[in-house]
Amino acid sequence: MPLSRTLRLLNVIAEPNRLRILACLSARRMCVCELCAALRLKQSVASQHLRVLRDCGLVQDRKNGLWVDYELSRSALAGPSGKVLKTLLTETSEDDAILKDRKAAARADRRCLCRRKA
Amino acid sequence: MPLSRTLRLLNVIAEPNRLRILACLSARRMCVCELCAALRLKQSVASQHLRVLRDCGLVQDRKNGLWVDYELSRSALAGPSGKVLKTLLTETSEDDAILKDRKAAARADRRCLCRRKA
DNA sequence: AAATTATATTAGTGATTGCGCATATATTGC
DNA sequence: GCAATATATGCGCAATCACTAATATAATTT
Repeated sequence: MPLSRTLRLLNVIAEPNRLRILACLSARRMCVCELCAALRLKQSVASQHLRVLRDCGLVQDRKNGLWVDYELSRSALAGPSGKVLKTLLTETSEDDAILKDRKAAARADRRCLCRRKA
Repeated sequence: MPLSRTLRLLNVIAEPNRLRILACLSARRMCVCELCAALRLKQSVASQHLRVLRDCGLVQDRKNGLWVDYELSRSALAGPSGKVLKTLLTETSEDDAILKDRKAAARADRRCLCRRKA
């Protein structure tokens, strides 16, 4: 893997809120407003981070009516760079903050202002 | 591993020159002037990065006469966080820039201004 | 069509950070 | 003691970055 890409990925992942987002998305697909509710992020903050994550190929977005669903891209956990991320997500999976995020994410669909049909 | 420490490590490693230094030190112990010669870094730059690396426990320094030798700390490649770094060093080990650094590091002892006795 | 909701984007701001330069400290050899 | 070399440190600067607030766009509902 080229050094520049490696460094790019590291920088992207080294941001607290982005790592929290990735940890949530590693559990299930979520829309922006669900992420905002679960992680207590302002909408623009989440949106900006998601753009960064998408630009470097870590997440995919899929338009779904009024919402945009985000999920980990297949390449995110695959290949050489994926190994780093996978290791990282495993390492941090038992952190208190991450666990709290996961809990909030589990009930985000009920809390979130938007009431989704599907 | 706590999230804060993980993020700290990521931030430290995500800096190009610091990752280059770590890649060099993973091969052998080197003093500051050798690192400067091999990586074409100004002395103060190398010194500052080495301090950051030492502060987060990734490298150890050992005074040796006029020189200060740096090496990867034992804990750097051990434990959960060490797995991330190890994976990372493996991934980037074949990058052109890293290979060039390694070559330069191999002959740094001859090029460097300081002529070491041991 | 109008109001509402979800998302993206833009500009401005404050904080962080890596670098260059100068200087301080320490060790060695003469 | 003095000169030379190695290293560390403090300061100023420029660039990057994450956040806020405001606005734009788009889809949905009534």
